[in-house]
This record gives sequence, structure tokens and C-alpha cells, in this order.
Amino acid sequence: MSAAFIDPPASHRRTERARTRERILDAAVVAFAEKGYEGTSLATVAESVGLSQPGILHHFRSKRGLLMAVLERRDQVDRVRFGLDRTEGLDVLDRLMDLMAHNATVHGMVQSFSVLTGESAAENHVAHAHFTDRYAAHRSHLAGVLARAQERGEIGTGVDCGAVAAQILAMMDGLQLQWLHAPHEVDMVEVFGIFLDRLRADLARA
Amino acid sequence: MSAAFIDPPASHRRTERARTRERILDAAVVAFAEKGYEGTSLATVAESVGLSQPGILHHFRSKRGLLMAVLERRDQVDRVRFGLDRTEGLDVLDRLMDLMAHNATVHGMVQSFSVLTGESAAENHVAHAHFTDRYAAHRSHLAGVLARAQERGEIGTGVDCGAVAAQILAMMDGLQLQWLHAPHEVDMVEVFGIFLDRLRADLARA
DNA sequence: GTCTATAAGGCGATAGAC
DNA sequence: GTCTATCGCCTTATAGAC
Repeated sequence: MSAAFIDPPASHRRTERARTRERILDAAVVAFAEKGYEGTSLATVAESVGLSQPGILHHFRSKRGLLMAVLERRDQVDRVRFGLDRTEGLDVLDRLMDLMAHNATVHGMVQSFSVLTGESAAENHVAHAHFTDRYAAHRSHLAGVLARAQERGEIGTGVDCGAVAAQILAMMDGLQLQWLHAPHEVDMVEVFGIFLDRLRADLARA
Repeated sequence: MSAAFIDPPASHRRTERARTRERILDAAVVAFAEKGYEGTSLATVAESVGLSQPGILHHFRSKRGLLMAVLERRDQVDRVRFGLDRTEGLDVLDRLMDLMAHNATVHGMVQSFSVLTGESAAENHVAHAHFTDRYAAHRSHLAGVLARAQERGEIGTGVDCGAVAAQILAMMDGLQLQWLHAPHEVDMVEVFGIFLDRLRADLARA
């Protein structure tokens, strides 16, 4: 009996462990979408991935740790999927439109993060600081892109780029909320597109 | 000893009971703001009004019943405070600006309803249907006011009044979320005002 | 790496005393 | 109208076996 049979290579063990963590994270996203963080128990997450409740705590040191891992994974995946960081000028509006169109295909993910964002409006919520930082980073990045476009003359001098950045993020969050409450009544992609078209015209004009 | 001393008039009993109900509702709003519906226990509500936990269930038949009473009271109060139902034409945008300015003075109330709206994005949440109906009613009312203004020529023919109604509500919800996460960084009243000014110009033009 | 068992406590709701 | 007591259940987290 070879040692490799009893004790598989370290690389294999590492990917197996990572795979289990991914399955737990996927189940947690679904659970948070249905009940929020406060309303979700580790036992329901455990059951849907086929582990016991302490089995979850072997992979994540606490319920809070599981939530943080969920939040960080989403941020990382979205950063890779969309070249938001690498886009300059008014093309950034096209990238945001792409993001909105993508979001319309991942209902559960949007639901999970809308519920968590709402919950985190409470100052003492576990994820309050995370969402505060996330908003601030997105606002300042977007405002910076717009301000540089304004310096190049692509945007009129009368535009408050910080206000517009906040408005764009607010429109995305708000439309997602209405879409989640009435998916067949509110076409969030179309309504966001109408908003962006009007915005583009105003930015050129002002 | 008069009967009135032992047994006060029915009207007095009625107002005392109503007063206690109001105190419970106020405490529930604060609790929901801090922990959401799922994260709030009747015991914490009871403690902050100086009753026992079963004392709450004497006034509201269940935790769900308490939440419904909170939701209905807010809708009723706001309907009375702002003459939204009685406003026609583009004046409706001024009333919405008033509402936003008022909201900036009642942080706890806004926090409570933002948390509850987020939680209720889950299809099985106790208040999902309530917020779905509320969104639909506000959208169709606002779209109707805009459409009638459009017929009178106050709004250009190229405007999709339904889309604009959804956008206005989305902007209010989204700005409130950012304000709650960073009250000193995001001036939601000013940013909403900039949005409305731009919108008014576009509506006249299109 | 996953389990069972358990500690230690919170939950909503009801029964019945006063 | 409000209480105490209690039922039955669920919660997170830890200890220790395998």
C-alpha cells in the first residue's frame, strides 16, 4: 500500500478543502437571500451542503466569518468579471450597464446582497462597516473617473461628479429592490438604460 | 366611593389602551431599525417599554401582527403629513423633495424601513407582499400624475412616465441606503435635489 | 475532516393567577 | 391589563471521539 493512497498529495488535499469551502459559500448565499444574516442558522446552511452544523465551523471560525467570506468572494469575482477598475471615461457607464444586465441573470445573488445591504443599514450590524467602505470606494472611484472625463471636456463644467456618482449607485440599488419585489413588472435593465441615456445627454450638455 | 373611580369611563380606558399600543409601536420601530424583523425579539421590545414579553402579545396577537401594525401606521401617518394624494402636475416633485427633507430629520424611522425593505426582498419574508403592493401603488400613482401632466403638455412626448416613476422611487431608496451608511458623507437631500433639478429640465425638453 | 454530544442561552407563544 | 411560569423548540459555539 503506497503512502500516496493513504495520504494523497498536499495539492489534492488543498483543492478538496477549497471545493468544500466553495460549496458552503454557495449555500450561504442562498440562505442569506432567503432569510438574511440574522434570520439564517448555520444548521440550515449545513443541511443544504450535507454537513453537520459543527462541520461548517470547521471551515469558517464563526457565523460572522462565513458572512465575511461571502462578501469578500463577491467583491473579488465582480472585480475580475468586469474591468471596472481599468475603464476610463464615459465607457464606465457601458460597463455599469453590462453589470446591471448580468445582475438580471443572477437573481439569487442580487437578492442576497440586497437583503444584506438593507440589514447592514443598522449601525451595529456585522456587515455595516463592510458596506460603508464598499459604498465609499465605489463612489470615489466613479467620481474620479467622471472628474477626469470632465477635465478632458467630455463632461460639462456644471456637473457635480460626486453627486452623479452617488446617483448612479443609488439608482442601481433602488431598481434592484423594485425588481426583486416585482420581477415581471419592473424591467430594471431597461429602466436603468433609459436613466443612463438621459444622463449621457445631460453630461454632454451641462 | 363612586363607580367612576373603580371603573373609569369607557373612553378613558380606550385612550389608555391606545397609548400603550403607541408606546409598543414606537419601541418596535427602534428595535427593527437596530436588528431588523428577524433579528428582533419580543422580549427586547417589551423591556424598552417596561412590559413583560407576554404583555406585548396581549396588545398584538403575534410578532407578525406587531410588524403589520408598524407598517400600516407609517403609511397612514405619511399619507396625512404630505398631501401626495392631492397633488397634481409637476408639483408632485416638490412634495417628494419635502418628504426627503423630512426623512433627513427622522433617521431612526428611515433606518427601520430601509432594513425592513431590504429584508422583505426575500419572497418568503412576512412583509414581502406588503412592500410589493406599496411599491406598485406608489409607482402607478406617480406614473399617473406624470402622464396627466404629459397630456397637458407640461412634459415632452418622448418621456416614459412609468420608467421615470420607477427611477424617482429607486433614487429615494438608494440615496437613503447610502445616507444611512455614511450620514456625514452623503447629503441625500442635496443629491436628490440635484437629481430632481436635472429631471425637471429633461421632462420639459423631451 | 467530520461527527456526536452538550453547554448555555434565546425564541415565540400559551395557561392561568391576580 | 399585566404578570409569572412554562412548554417546546432553536440558536451559536465548544469538547472530544473517530
